[in-house]
Amino acid sequence: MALSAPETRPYHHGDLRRALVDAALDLAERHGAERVTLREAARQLGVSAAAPFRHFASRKALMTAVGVEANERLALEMRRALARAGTSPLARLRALGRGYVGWALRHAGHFRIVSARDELDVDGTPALQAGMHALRDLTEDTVRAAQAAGELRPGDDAGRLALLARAAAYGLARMHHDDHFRQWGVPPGREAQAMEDTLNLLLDLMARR
Amino acid sequence: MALSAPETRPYHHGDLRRALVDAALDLAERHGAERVTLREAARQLGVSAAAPFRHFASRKALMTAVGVEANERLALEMRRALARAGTSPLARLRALGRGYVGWALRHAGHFRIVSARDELDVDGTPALQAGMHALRDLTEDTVRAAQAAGELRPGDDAGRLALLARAAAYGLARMHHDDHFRQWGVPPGREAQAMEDTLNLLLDLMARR
DNA sequence: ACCTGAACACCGTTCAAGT
DNA sequence: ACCTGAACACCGTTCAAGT
Repeated sequence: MALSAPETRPYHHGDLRRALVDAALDLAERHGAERVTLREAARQLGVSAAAPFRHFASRKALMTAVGVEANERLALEMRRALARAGTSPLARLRALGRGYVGWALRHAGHFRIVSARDELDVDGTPALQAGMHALRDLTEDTVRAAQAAGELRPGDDAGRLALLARAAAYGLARMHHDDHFRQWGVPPGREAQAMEDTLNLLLDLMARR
Repeated sequence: MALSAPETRPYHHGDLRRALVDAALDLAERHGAERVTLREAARQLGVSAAAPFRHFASRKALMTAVGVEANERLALEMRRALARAGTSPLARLRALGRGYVGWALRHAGHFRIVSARDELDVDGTPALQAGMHALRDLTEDTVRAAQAAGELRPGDDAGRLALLARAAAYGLARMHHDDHFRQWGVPPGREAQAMEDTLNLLLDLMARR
């Protein structure tokens, strides 16, 4: 944000690459991912429109760096949610879902980038693939733990259950992001509650009874 | 597509408004919603870049007209799926889900427009709101019918069940659209099957047992 | 090694002018 | 009433030239 360097801006920027990623993260959060612009980021940092191309081959390359960072933050949030959740396997599953939709709610611009992915080069970025894969493993491991503890309906495939849980969480998060809830009878301001209730309903259906 | 008018193009286009919507629907399907361009649509129709503005106030207005059409097609598909489904309440619910994700699969560009909605002016377009609301009612009515027939677990709120079902279907359709399935262990070419299996798992969980 | 300035090919949008 | 031509303010991207 503020410059740590002296008042007179030198010819070389301190760490333009890092500054561009930060500026893009900020623009995505404030104006939406689609409206992140290389020229605007460059403007904010006081460099020319061509300067970003010294550090990123294209707009997509910058957005991919932003996506890597955003995905790390999401992963951190979900790990924190798990850490706070205690030991009950169902509670841990619930915490994971809440963590996911909660982060999506509070960081709409970043969520848009890592979920829609149309601005990312996933295939060319192993770090991104690994990060996204780790999130899947987190979900699947938590499902397996609940199964092992005998808290889920027996006989279901863990991968399928995890996929269903993820689809529901992603669906809810995106329904909110894409403003579907008004059409679906969720009163304004109650979106978080509705998402939590809906995830709880799914967990209830998944639980042994 | 082909011109019904004589070879010599007259000064006035026959029905430029309609032709622009068709061209945009076509571009959305072929190149993706984000890359629909007023200038490209105009070019294909042999009119100037300014001509579209006689019929649409902005790019968003054109995309909204496209969205109205796409939503009608989705609704038609889902009604057809219901009509083919017979009388079993659970089979009808399943048909609705399959119809939704199937259409999303086959018409990715149009699905993108009506689902992400970021290119649409929903608030200013009652026809669009009504069409989207009708889809919700279709889902909720089908859930209620299954409840009334005693085929679902008793005691659950129909609105919540419908929202869960929609979130799962939307989540799956968008996971596919946004290419999440590779990370989630779904082999290429098996996406449709995985989506159907996952929806069936949800239905199974929802069913009385 | 890193950045600027000017240019190019695109956009959406406006507006005076044509038919 | 409907469309064109030229313009404007934006983009992403390239490239020669500067420090």
